[in-house]
Amino acid sequence: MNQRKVISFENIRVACKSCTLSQLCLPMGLCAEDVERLDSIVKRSRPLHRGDHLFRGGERFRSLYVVKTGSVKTYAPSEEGGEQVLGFHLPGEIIGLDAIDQSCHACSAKVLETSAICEIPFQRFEELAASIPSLQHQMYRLLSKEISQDTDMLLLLGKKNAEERLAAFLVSMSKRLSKRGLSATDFYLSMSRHEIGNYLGLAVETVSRLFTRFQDEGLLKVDRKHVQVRNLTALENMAGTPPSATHQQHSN
Amino acid sequence: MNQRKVISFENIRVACKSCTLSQLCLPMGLCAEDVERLDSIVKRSRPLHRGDHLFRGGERFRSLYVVKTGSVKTYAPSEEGGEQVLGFHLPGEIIGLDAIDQSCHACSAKVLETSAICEIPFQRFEELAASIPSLQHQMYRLLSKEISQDTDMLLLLGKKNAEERLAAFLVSMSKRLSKRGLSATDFYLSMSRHEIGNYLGLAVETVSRLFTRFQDEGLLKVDRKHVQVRNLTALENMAGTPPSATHQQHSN
DNA sequence: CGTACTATTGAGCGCTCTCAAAACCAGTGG
DNA sequence: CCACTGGTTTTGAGAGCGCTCAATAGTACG
Repeated sequence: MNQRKVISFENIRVACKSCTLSQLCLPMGLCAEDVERLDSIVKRSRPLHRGDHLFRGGERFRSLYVVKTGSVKTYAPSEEGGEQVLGFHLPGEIIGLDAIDQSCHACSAKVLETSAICEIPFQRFEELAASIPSLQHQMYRLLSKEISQDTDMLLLLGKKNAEERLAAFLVSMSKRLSKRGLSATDFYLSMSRHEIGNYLGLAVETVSRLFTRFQDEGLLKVDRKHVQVRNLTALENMAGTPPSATHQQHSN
Repeated sequence: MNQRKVISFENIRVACKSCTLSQLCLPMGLCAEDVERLDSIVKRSRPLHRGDHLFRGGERFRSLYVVKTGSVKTYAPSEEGGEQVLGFHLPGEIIGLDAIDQSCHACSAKVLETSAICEIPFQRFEELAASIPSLQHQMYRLLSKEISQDTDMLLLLGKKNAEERLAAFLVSMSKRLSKRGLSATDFYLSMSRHEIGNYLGLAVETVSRLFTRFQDEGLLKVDRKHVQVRNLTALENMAGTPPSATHQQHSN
């Protein structure tokens, strides 16, 4: 319906390397004019540091956040001080979609390392999206994708054992990092073993033991937070997720 | 912005008891005219029966589905014949939101008992929503809510033990049924013990044992699929979900 | 009334958690 | 440079929750 000059995500990225849009996880086909409109409502924030919060549970929801560089974890503080890590967010990934419904953040978001984050005021975004059908559609897809990912996670927590969980986690990290142009086999984990375990529903000790075992088995080389994947295929098989779902990309 | 005569969800329900809209889980504030427009694109289907599929994994995504009466389970068929039950869907609840992104259903939806289901062709819905801001907003909220619910489920599978899981499941059923005007303390479960266990990440035997124990403890009376809750408060405490989040309703 | 399915109950085992301690690391200050 | 300190990670040993296997009981349906 909108037949104006449509450019692809990749082109946008090349054409406008430093603009926030290139960092958005909205791989959308928008015309250049609309890209600018979207870009104009995005706030760039000063760099945040380890431990800083994007928002805390209970706060009013105002904006979505997109990781430009660095990483963020979202977690739900439970009673008696414990917490459930809900996710780790890498560059290009969006945070806060779960808060639209209640207009209130149910979870907290904490920066894991020095990071650059974009803020998208939701009210303004919604108004903008109303006038750009393809943006609207991308937003639906984004929300839907979040649901799919949660679904995958449900399957992981409901059916997989410790070994499969950690393998799935590592494969996920590998894929997501490589999607951003980073190495798929050599990376640093910004989160602690404790946070990984919490996220995967495992005890710290179990995670640690598995890292050791994976290394002994030659699947990877690990030194503290530095992970080098030696046999990605084996990890994928172990994770049990048929690569079909994760591999297929959209042409937009 | 839209100051035309706005009527609440409850009013709609009274005014138009048999219309599909009253069944939609879109508790939205739409003007009467828009309600009709929405209603006009909704397809009512003949009653479906136990075992019928709304869709299967792999099929192209065309429509969202809303349960009018009865119940539906969604599940992801995994390799080697096993399956992961992803959710049970009661009257008023929507199915298929996870398929928007890939335009393809990743899971299957099977009717658990004789049910009436509304079909909402997504393409037409999206067009309609583009011209009705409040509908657009409700759609965002709906998608967002789905994410929140998945998040709750992640917490359940990641942190809760068997007892807490079944308690949470029963409380959830109770709340969702009562929201539809059905009894919060006396209901029939349309799904098997096996399906409950699968959903909660537990073995059938564990579920069965817990039902027995809950009954022995006076929390509920259970006869096969017929459940009578005797002590809802105790179940809520056991589930460990602070009722704050689930109780608060929206005024729309 | 027999068949197939679902649910319940029991016994034993294994995966993962818990508890505990040691090793390692980063930062600080003497 | 080294000792000290607080944190994280690793490693070990033991226990328990929930799974598996197996048998019985109950239910639906022809």
